Amino acid sequence: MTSPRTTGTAPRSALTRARVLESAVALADRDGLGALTMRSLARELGIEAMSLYHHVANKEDLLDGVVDIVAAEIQDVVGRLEPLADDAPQSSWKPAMRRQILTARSVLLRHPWASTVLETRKSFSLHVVRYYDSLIGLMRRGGFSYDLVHHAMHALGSRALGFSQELFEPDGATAGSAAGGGAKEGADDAATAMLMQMADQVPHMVEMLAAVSHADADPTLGWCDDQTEFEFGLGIILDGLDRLAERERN
Amino acid sequence: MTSPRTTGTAPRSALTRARVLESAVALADRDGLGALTMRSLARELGIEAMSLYHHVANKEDLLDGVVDIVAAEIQDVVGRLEPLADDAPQSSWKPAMRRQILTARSVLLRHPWASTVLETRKSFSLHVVRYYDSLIGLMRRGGFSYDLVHHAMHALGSRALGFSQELFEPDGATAGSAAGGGAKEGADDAATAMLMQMADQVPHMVEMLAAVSHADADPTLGWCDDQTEFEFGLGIILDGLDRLAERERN
DNA sequence: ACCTGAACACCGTTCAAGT
DNA sequence: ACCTGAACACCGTTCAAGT
Repeated sequence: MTSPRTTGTAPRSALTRARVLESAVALADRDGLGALTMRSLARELGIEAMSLYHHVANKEDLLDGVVDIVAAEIQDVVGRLEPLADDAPQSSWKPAMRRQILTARSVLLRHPWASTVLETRKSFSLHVVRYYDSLIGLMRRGGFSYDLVHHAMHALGSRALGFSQELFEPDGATAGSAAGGGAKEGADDAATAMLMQMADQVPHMVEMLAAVSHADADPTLGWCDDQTEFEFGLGIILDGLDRLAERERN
Repeated sequence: MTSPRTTGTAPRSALTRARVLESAVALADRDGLGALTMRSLARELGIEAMSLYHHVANKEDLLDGVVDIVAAEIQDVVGRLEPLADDAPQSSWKPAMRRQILTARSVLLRHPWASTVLETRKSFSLHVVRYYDSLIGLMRRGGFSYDLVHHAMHALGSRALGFSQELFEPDGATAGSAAGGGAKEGADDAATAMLMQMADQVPHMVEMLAAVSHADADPTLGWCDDQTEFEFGLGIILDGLDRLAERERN
């Protein structure tokens, strides 16, 4: 729409929707999702809060746009992966899919707030759908029926995008709450202590905790390696789907 | 702490933490999570908003208490299931776990807002942990090492409690937003139409949509049976875990 | 000990007014 | 067309005051 008008010098850094959204991503990256308000975003851009409404309809629209940017980043990185060879065997759907999902995950790890926003969207981003489409394509290459593909997408759920909700927050993803600040440190220790205190009520849990936090001196809740656990869960689902696809073929 | 004081008639319906929390659950059930504010809850109880702070520390504490109530309900229902017989074979861990998780799910379906609140807790409910403990116990009965149990809990993630985040909201879980009201109806149709419009960009997606929404006349996005999909995904994970446990035994 | 009312520091957003 | 300032209707929460 920007017709070649006779502008002298371009109005230095005119506010655009793209600039607003990029700034919002940067702000969330830096200060966390809680810090992303219309007012703070405006301050970041050196304008008044109300000016934002000329580029986004409202905050929901802002968040829609912000996930779209992250999804575009995912698509970009995934697009750089070398595609499956034309003569690749059907079985290669699995490593290809694993690689693609872990690549998407690597992007989301750079935007820790994004998964929360993704979960709460009710409209969907074009880039997200295109990413899904590529996953579907991979499974088709693997010989999946569309019915199985459909089930598979549901079974993967958020894992398709590279995240899974943790049972207990590892603490630290949420930065920025400058207010209290004292409630966080030692939260893990407190949690462990709490579990120990009610050892009789959750005996298996306590035993598991002791068994898994191997010989290390500190039996904290920090023994979970997120990446390892994610890949474990993903592996189980991909293996299960592979078996079902094989059954379909015969 | 309520010592047997010489009270004439008990101060009719004194406000207690329990009554506050129960009222909060009822309010969220009726009007949705967005409607649960300190002010609206107070109005519901016929008191002033500030009076709530004598029974809960703040809103976070209120939400902690509210999930605890739901978790207690889960534990209650699960506790009524008949336990595994002493001589049950190791393999029976799987149907037992499936039954327990689906039972938990049935409770969460009665409190559609609860999963959102559960996800955002950073402290954990005693009742949730006790529920997890029983799952761990079942897997131990199945011969799992604690290491495998630990991986399993991560692999299940929120599925252990009976929910999984949907890729696209089925619309309708979020009641109460009395404001606009016009954005919802036809959202599915709009979504489908949007997908159709960009059919060239997401060809597999569109084909899947056409293939899965069988001969039925309306190719809407409403073809997903949440319960079926949940059980499918759960089945894949349980099967995968079973196989790994078997491998451990040999 | 429990409850209250006014007030504070935030939100997202509407609206009439500026250029 | 784009940006602004004041204002509105909400939040959660603090505080001093009531009984």
